[in-house]
Amino acid sequence: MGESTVEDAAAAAPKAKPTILVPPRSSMESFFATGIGGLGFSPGPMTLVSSFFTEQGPFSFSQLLAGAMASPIAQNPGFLSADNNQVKEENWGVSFEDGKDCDSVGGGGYKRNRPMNLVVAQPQMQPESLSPLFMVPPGLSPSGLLNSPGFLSPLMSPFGMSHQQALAHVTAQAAFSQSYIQMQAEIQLSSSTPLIDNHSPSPPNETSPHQTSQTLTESDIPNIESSEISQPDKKSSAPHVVDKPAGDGYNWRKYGQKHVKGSECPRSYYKCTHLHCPVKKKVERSFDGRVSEIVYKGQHNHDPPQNNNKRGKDNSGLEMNRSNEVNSRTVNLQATGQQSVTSHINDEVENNVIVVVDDGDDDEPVAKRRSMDNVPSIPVSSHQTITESKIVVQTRSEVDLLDDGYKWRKYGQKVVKGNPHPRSYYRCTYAGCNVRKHVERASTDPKAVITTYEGKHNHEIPSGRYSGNANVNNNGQQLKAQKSIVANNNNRSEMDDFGNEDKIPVTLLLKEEQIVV
DNA sequence: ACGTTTTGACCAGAA
DNA sequence: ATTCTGGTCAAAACG
Repeated sequence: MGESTVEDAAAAAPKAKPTILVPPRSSMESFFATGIGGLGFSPGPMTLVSSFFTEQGPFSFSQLLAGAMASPIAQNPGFLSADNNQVKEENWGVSFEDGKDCDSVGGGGYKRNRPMNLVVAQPQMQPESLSPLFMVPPGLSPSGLLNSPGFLSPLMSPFGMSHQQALAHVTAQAAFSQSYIQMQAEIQLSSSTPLIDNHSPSPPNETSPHQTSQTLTESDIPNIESSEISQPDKKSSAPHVVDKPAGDGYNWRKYGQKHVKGSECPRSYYKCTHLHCPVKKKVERSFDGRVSEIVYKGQHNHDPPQNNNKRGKDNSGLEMNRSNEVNSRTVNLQATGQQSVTSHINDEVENNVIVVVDDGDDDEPVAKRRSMDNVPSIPVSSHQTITESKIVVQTRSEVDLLDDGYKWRKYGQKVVKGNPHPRSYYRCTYAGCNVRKHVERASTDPKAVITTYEGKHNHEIPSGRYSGNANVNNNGQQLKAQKSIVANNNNRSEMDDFGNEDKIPVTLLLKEEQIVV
């Protein structure tokens, strides 16, 4: 192309080993530094994580988990579930053709079946107060975000959690939350029936008694408008209510879409619309319109637009800052609008969700990942884990979690600090299968469950046993992720002794204590 | 008129 | 050298 100079040079340059790019002070650094009592945040990725923990104390992992479970992600049963897919389909009236449903929801087929009205649940909110769903209110302090109980949700404390895992988890949560925001917006926008009170555990297709619904025009929901929202029938919707990958406070312009190999559904390419902002992102949707993968590239060189409704005000041009992009080929989560993400978590719905970080590098030696425990340096491999994060969000009912088709034998249980409910440990009973899972319940809501799987089943689901969500253990992505999350902890061998509380590894306790500070 | 999406074509790197 | 693939461009269409 005519303008293929610097960008092409960057693309053509040998791919440098990924390094974590520290966001400029104006963004990520200030985000943390100012919010953590003026913490002198030094631009090191592990500093990010370690500071995150040490300055936020007293936090134990259990407490963090409890907080996570109290978070919006953790306590909205069915919100993102496969079951919910049905809800979405029904509410949208999406007609899937020949099972080729990608176009109907996620790709170019938006034009079909788009709901005429935007119906948004409004639990004691004025329309404008919906905006924190999609962007950070100007007055929201970073400390508030960080103190948000939902900001972290370490899933695997009984297995131990390396710094790498912690970092990856923070990363995952940020990225996940974007898709979460988007998905919520999808549900809200697509539903022709009143939606749930976000703080209600009811499924989204159930109306809670105290909720109200309101049909909103585009102008009523400026931030929704700029959200990444699947809208099946663009033609019948309000003007400019289009598929946009925001939800993070930034404005995005779609510049391409490809059907990538190995994926059933198209991948969309977006650029930040801000002048000279080099940030791009790829969004890949699963068959049902959910965001299955978001990959960011570059760093925003500006603050999120204060008012997304004024689209184009900061959009005087799309020309990329090529030289900037050269320096920002690496994904950086600062670009994801993490602030909005976290604020959203803090404020919004409760859910049962499993967030999976898939590093996309299944062959990477576990030992490499384990090296993350040796702070402060982050191995390249770990950054690959982070930068290529693939977020898989799964939600299911407690029943589904506990009955995933496989037979499990409980071999341990432990009550952890900050959570009155025990977390339970299970092994797959199939001969030769060493898959384990542990089930944690939130301190605030025993129905909120996080299940973490370790390993991969080497057998089929026992005949006649399978009753629930096919994603539970048949999802290859999840399996990979299960491994990536759990199998790389240093305390794996210690798990064998978890059946006896008295044998809880000292090192694990130390890890928690180190975090408590 | 303007901003955005759509989508086929093009480009470049990898296999 | 060829093919494959992912990423980007840009004209057309849309609202």
